[in-house]
Amino acid sequence: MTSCVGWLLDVSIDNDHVILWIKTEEGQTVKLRDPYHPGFYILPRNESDALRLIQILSREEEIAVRWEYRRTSLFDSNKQTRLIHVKLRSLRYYQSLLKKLERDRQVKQLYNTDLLHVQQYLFSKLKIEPTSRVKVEYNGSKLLEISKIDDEDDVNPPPFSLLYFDLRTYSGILASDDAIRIIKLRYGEDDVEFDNGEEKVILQQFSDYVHEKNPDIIVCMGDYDKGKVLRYLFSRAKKIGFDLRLGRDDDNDDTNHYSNTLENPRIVGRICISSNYRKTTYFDEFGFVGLIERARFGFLPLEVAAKYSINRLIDSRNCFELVQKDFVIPSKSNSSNNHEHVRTVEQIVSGDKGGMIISPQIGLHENVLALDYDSEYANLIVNHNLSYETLRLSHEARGKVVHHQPNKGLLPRIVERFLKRRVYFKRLLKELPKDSRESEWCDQRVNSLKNILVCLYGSTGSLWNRFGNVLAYEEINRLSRGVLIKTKDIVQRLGYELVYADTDSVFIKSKTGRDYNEIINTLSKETGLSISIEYHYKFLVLLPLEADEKIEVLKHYYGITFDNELVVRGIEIRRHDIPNFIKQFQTQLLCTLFDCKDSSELLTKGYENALLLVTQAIDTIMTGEGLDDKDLVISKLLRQNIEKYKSLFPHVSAAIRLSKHPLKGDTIQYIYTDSQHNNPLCRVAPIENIISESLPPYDKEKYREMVLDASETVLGFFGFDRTVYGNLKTNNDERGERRRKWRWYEEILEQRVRDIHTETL
DNA sequence: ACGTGTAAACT
DNA sequence: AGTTTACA
Repeated sequence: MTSCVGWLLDVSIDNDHVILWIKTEEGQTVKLRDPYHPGFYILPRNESDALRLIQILSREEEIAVRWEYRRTSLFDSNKQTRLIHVKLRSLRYYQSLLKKLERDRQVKQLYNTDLLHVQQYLFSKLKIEPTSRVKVEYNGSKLLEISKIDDEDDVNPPPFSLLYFDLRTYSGILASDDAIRIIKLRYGEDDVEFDNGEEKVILQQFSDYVHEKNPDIIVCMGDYDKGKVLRYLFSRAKKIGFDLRLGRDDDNDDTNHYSNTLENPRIVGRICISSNYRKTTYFDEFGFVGLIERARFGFLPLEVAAKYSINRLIDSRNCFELVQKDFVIPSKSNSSNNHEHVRTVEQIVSGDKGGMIISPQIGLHENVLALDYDSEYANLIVNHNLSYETLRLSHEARGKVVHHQPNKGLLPRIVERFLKRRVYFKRLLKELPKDSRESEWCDQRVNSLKNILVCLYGSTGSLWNRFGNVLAYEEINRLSRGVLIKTKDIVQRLGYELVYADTDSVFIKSKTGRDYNEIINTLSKETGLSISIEYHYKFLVLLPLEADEKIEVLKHYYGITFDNELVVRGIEIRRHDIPNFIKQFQTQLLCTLFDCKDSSELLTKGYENALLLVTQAIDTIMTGEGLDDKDLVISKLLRQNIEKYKSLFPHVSAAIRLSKHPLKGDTIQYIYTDSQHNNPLCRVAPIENIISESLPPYDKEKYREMVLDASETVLGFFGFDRTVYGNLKTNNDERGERRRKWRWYEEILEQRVRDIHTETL
């Protein structure tokens, strides 16, 4: 017997065994097996059907059946129902048995059939989150004993090693006919490229590198999802007769046999995840440590956690918690979730209002304090026990919402645990030295947990949430509005002026300089929520909506704090799809405007200097001096495959004109060359590699308009008049012209669609 | 398949 | 004027 301490790298199912990979403290990897017997529950239609079912099922050698009492209803958690538990010896007959029972009229409902096998094993048997620190005892490859070593307070992630991987073909698409052009790898400080033409050599170098570095995790970069990359890689290797082996036990053939089929490629013993744009991975946004948080929250293996959408991640946590409390999981297809409540239109209208906004007092303000409630929604869920099962419509009281809460609900239990965890890391972050590895990890944990908490709230009202309950969602919103109203009253009672408020933040101002501690203490005492200072503005400008000056818009302001930090919401600087030149210009504009000691100076000297800057920026655009293409380039994400677009948006036109085949998820970079051109394809030019030799001819008018737009959003309030800067595009009546344009446009589009079709074939 | 709101460009 | 897309 051997024992070791390490981290749970991966858990997966291989026919009748669970495979566990442990990364030991010494840096070794250990592969262990544990028997797995899949199971599920049957609710029979009636007693005689039950007996018949048991009789039939127990005849099979592969199947063991027995009665078990389990909770079936989240709403009635005290009720235990007698169910038939079916346990199979192996996975071999699992699917066919399930199919048969789904059609069987003696079966009223099946439970736990929606869970992945790995979830079944993790929730019911192992009860240790993947990535946890563990102590294991084993004999050969047989797992004898495993226990969790508590590492919940550790910022350091498990010492898993990562290999970043990127692949390009000549054509840009991943069809097995296309040859591999280049493989790029990054491992620690190491950055390598294999691109010397001969494909077999590239693959050999790649395979050698993987075996030499022996990474635990392979991150597929680029625009494809990992399944596609691996499928391509293995099918391409097969096609050119290269035996590509990247796994950890390639000589041990029995596992490869099952896991590395071309339909569902896996690399044995390593985690393979993709880091593409899709919201489903979050790898870029929250980093590797953020992914660890997700895996632990979802109680899922890393690979699954990386692939799962937030909805499925939350569902997995919900199911884990429920399984611990002897619940069984209804299948999604026939689970009557809480959306079936039929309500009248009035009930919906009165219930469903999101966060509340108190209109901003448009214009320039001095000395404004911005206060934010910390994780308001999460705290409301915990404080008021708002859960999927605690809110329902009362039939007696004709559709009134009642809050029924005998015990702490499922949602508050989960939210509380991860809220505490986030608070812990947030405190720790303040103590850690800036720019240290630890602080970066801590930051990733904090951000990932924040995202999870926000989504826990958001998904309560989601149709796709198995346990979702709109009533809970609406109740959270209702309470948050109540908090804001209370806040407004307190602020005004204490003699402050409220200039703006939006869901969980308030902007307040007092004419005399005073200590703000009083209001912070009063607010947290009277609302039961913790509130903190977000910014203390020297100057703050609240903006009106451009389209209609009477309707104020939310999250649309800019200011500068007493620490000289610019804060900007909702205007051009914040957007990704705005050229750098415009962003830089607007930033400079704000700095110039705010470089004043008080508001009267700002309104005169500050504003005049800003106007000067506008003139300069327009000059730069018109002459092109000192500009290069990266200043003018606009980046936009291609959200769908090019064939799907019905309209030729600028970025779509640019994508079509790209030399390589554009794919969904690509970031398209382009500049405007002639924004008024009849043919949408001629309006823009794609920029393929940012540092080109010369600045291409660009649409000066268009970029000047952008400068003026950016100036207007910032200076509009101060009386900025764009017409001073020369002729606006006048509405020359070109009606006939327009009609002609349209017809032409349609022809191009059709032609383009045909071209694309032939290209992809 | 977390929610809602808004602007810009296309039809 | 209404719809689609992307972003916050």
